Amino acid sequence: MTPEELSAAITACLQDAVASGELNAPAAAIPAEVRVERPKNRDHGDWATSIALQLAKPAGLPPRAVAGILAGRLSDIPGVARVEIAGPGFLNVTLDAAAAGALAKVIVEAAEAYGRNDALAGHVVNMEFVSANPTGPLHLAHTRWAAVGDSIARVLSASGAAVTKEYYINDAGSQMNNFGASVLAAIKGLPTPEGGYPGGYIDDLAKTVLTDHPDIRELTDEAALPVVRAAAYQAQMADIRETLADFGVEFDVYFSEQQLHDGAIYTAVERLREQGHVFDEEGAVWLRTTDFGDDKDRVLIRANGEPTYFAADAAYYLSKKDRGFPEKIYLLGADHHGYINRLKAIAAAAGDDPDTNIEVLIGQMVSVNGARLSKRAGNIIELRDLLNWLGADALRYSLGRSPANSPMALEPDVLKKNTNENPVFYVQYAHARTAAVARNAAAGGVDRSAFDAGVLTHPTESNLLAQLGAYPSVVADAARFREPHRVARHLEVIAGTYHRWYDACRVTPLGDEPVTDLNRTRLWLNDATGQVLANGLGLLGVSAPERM
RNA sequence: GCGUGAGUAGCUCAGCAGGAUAGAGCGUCCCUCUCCUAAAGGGAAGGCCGCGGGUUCGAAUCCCGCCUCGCGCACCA
Repeated sequence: MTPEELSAAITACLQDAVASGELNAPAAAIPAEVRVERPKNRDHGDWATSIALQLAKPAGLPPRAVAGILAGRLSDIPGVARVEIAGPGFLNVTLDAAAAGALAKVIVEAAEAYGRNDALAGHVVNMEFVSANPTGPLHLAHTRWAAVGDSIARVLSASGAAVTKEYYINDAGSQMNNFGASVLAAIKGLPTPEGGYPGGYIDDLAKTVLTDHPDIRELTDEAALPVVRAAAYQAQMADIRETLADFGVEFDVYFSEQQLHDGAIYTAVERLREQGHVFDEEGAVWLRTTDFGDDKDRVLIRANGEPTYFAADAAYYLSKKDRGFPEKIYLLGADHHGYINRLKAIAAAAGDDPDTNIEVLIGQMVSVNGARLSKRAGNIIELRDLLNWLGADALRYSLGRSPANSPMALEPDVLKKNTNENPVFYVQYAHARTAAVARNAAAGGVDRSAFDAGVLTHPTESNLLAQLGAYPSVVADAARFREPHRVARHLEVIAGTYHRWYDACRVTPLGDEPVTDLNRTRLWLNDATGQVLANGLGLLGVSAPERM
């Protein structure tokens, strides 16, 4: 029995108690779903609910009396061995071993599908993240957004949403000219121009461009700049895409800002004007974002006729809307949190609901060994170097296991360790161990030809089954709250629970002992655990090794 | 000043749609392998959950105020 099934059964008991008139409470007080929790203390049963405490006041009864009304019905649920009323009115449910253990077979048979759910079925989402400027390589901050954004997309998909992963390329504006001019200067052996981009990668791009355009030096600067700019841009984007691919991140759409400048921006401004939120002042065209909670109104078209970056944002938002995405998620860095209100204002001005059609997630910065990284400090670390140094698994896992909106410290030395101290190792090791146990079982003549859930009676087996059973709801919560770190943390719990089970319960019998159905049934549990660990690691974009 | 994120064990951090005795890893101190991965596991010690109010059967969690730290407040991109 899964926690969801138990929850549904308890909900039915509650509805029955209300329908029978035994429990009188206003309909509004009756939850659509009664949540069950795994108690920390084993004396409190396998699953517990505080529903009686919540209903006591609306029902006008002492909590323990409400619990008493429900307890009898709960006892009749098939698979429930015992129901106890504890403390102020908790209902503690103990399952019989066969009902709890059946889950192992369910998981093995569901395989990759275990954990997938339909909590977000029908949601069509545009998930934008990374969107790093194409004027240089990806660095550590982008790395976090890449890891978190991709995992958010994966848990959303696992929960039934239709997700499109999108990268917005800021390839318009003066920065691209500065970028092109920097590469051109490098080609000519000149110093970095004023406002240009320094760095060794510029020299590398110069070499690449020179290889493809050997005659470039013979052109005038005016003629060469557009060629160099375009070629360097292509090379840089290729590098970004390749690096992301090596990081396990693939985008469905790379959206170029430049394409908005052919008219879409002006069309967007006119559409917003028709909605009544645009005005002209001091020669510029403004969006009245203050109507929607922004601090000040924002300029769309400057007095000199040039559109602002914000105007492109507006056109881009409308593009997402026109392309059929009711839900638009933006994952931005902490230095962009001031953009939340104006992005929401765009949504509202476009006639959308800023509470449901747009969602702006803010990710905090990453420090390395306690040091903050910044361009000014000159200690930027590139994603490519991080990959070479630590590997994609350690990077993705460590960046994915913390909530994106809390600052985190990366400790490279720890990530190279093969001990409990390194969480990615801990979880991957547990998976590898399930594989090793399965290999030994095969060699020892243990197979899955029998399954008798009733024999899984050891406390560590009950714990392991409970944690495996909680996995689908963890995935659903991770999707609902856009917090994939919940999956990582739960995998760590499963890994620990598995290691304890492994120490207490053998799958393959010792020496000359015969193979029994207990051994065979435990193999199902072992394989179920490996499956859940692999599924969870997959959501985080981390591999599940068979051996370590 | 305004906005925004953070403050939980010695360290790095979970927990925050309110629940029973506050969690993990590391570090410290004990303990467990002739047999599936000891790359693991068990136990001990270690907490005014930043401070002060409030809400209620119950607050680390929700509300208000304050303190400290990070980040941001362009007709830049």
